[in-house]
Amino acid sequence: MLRVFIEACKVTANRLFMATIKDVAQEAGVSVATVSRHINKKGILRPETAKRVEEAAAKLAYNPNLLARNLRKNESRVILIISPNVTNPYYALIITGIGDTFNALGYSAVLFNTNEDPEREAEALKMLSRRRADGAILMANCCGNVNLGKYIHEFPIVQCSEYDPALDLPHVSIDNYSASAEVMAYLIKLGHQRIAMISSENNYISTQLRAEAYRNVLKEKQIESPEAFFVKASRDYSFKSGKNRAKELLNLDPRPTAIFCISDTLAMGAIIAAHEMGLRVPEDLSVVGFDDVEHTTMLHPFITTVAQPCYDLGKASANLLYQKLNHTDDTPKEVILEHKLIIRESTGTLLNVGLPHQDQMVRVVN
Amino acid sequence: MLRVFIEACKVTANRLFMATIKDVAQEAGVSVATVSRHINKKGILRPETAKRVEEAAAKLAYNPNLLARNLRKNESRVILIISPNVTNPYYALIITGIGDTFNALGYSAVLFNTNEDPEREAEALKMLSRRRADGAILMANCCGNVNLGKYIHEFPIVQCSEYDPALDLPHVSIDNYSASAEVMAYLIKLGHQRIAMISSENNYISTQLRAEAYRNVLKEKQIESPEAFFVKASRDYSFKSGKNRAKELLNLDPRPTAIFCISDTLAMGAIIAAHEMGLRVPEDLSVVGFDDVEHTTMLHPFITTVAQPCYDLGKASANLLYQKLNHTDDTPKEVILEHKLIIRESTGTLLNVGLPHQDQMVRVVN
DNA sequence: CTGTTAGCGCGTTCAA
DNA sequence: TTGAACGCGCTAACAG
Repeated sequence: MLRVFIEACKVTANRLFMATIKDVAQEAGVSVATVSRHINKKGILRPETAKRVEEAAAKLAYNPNLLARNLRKNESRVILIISPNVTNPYYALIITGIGDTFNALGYSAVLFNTNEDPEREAEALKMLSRRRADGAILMANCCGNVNLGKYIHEFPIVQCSEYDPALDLPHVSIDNYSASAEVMAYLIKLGHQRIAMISSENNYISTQLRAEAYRNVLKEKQIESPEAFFVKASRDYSFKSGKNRAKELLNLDPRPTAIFCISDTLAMGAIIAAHEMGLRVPEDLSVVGFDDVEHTTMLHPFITTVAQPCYDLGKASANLLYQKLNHTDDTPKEVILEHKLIIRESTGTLLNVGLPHQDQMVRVVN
Repeated sequence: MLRVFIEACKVTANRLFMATIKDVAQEAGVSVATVSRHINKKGILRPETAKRVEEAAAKLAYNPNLLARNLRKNESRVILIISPNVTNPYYALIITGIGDTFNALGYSAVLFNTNEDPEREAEALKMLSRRRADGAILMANCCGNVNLGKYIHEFPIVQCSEYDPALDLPHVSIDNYSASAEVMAYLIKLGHQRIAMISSENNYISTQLRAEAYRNVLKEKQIESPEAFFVKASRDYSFKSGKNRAKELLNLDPRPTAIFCISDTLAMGAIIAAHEMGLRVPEDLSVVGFDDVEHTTMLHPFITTVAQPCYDLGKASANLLYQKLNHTDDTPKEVILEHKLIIRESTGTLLNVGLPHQDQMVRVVN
């Protein structure tokens, strides 16, 4: 027995020898089938046999070779997370939610950054055919990616946060239209009539729906709004482009009294732009953001925004994918999570002159 | 031939049939070995044979099963990225660097968030013994993790950014000591004598080295510094704790004229604290940050900071691990990348009263 | 240049 | 309750 242990520690190549199921079987004096059964808790062994197997496994520091198990069972127990950019904290939170959920389920998550490059996306998806992964979660697929079509009917794929309505894929997100409509209703209730939107050049479904609600609510309330009040910031919602677009907006005559930004970073830019132009927020201008993941409570005024349950978005897509993986065929086509309009300091009633004036351009947090 | 194709599209279970190397061989009328050779470009086939193989593979939409290949070659072509928190943009950038590099090398990267939980870390490392991964990059290991010892001599592991000097593992980082010393020299050259440091409660090697340099430079320059000038912010360098610590510092009598923060978020907090207390930056107080990944150029004053090459840090650790994977035994034990002190607006000469006073508490970016 | 064959380590029949 | 034998799909000897 000792000899076996010593052998087990012998270096092969430049790496230590790793015990296989065969070694364990030999050490325990049983067959590999018995070891396998015990490890996978299939069938019951005689207590004595079980003990012998366990001791042998412990002695040899046995770990099942997943490569072999996966080949045998024809599954990789790996899922793909395909995201445009981990650096974005919004995606980072979703990814954490996905990872935590799948790890608890015994899966590993492979991360692919596409950088919005369709070729990178195609490369990632190819891992499905190569059996490197059992399924994938797509965060913001390159719309019109011709490659995607080949995979969607063949592999379990779920879209998270953004999705292509033309694709027949299940997705999880918030109700962007309602959220946007809520913001508009709120601003109008505050007395605002000249409401601008800083949207984005990207073509995400969230962007489209938020814009749609913006226009529709205005129409419903019979508020005429100049086309110049609808502007588009950079694809990635950069702080700088938010500031620049806001400045253009505020130079208009008449200028908007409220700006609805489709991201917090944009909203931060808008607030800074306003300050720079001598306008007070919210006294002279109301600003609303979206997401509630960045900068919202760093400087005063704290930003009014729509909070998205990012972590749960990731969790929900993970669970949805897990269902598909297990051929639970009644998986929903769509999972909508609750958003929440969080009213903070960057919005107020129009011409709210009664309140004391803040001398500090940007107030600071206590 | 057509029959084969139709067969290939037949659904098995609820998923499409996927061609194996055997199917391709059959379709092309050659042996599996020939197909394998062609795919792996080992040995040369007769042009005609090669063509037949290629056509067969194309017709059957063949993709090699990595599970099988990996089992055969006893490698997973997967590496682990073990990080405390992807949400931190500093780590996110490093992760992107690692991922890009390894993807180009034909590897996939599995991401494990440990949340600084030793158990999660241990679980991640276990994937090495289970042959789910060939190696790992550790971003900030839970110091004193007893489990780690079992793996470091058995598997290729590299530490990135943070490292445990007691562990015999290669690592890549910047020269934190020199960087910190440079900042101190710079501040002293500016005329500052009362220099405080906002460090962190965490026990990272970077934190230790930066503190060490802070103290040593002070000693070398024979500058007496009260112990109260050295304070510790939260483990995660939160904005809020930076602001609170700075306030305490600025309430001291005499107060520091410069604060060296070991992260940009902390520096941002310090600047806001100063403004709140009616102090101008840099006229009344100089502030230095570290990392150059967040908030440094969002609001004026733009923050003077030490830039770390995060993406390259990731890239370098990936290359280092790749070398270890290939048994290149002359791999360096340590890779130090260049940092850079970036002087912006938050630092200035002491008592710089000649310059015009900024009325705005926080100036804004053009 | 090509084919035959033997495993990689495991899970799973089918018998006993 | 246990064991023998097979095969997942692939690569690498070896033989021709």
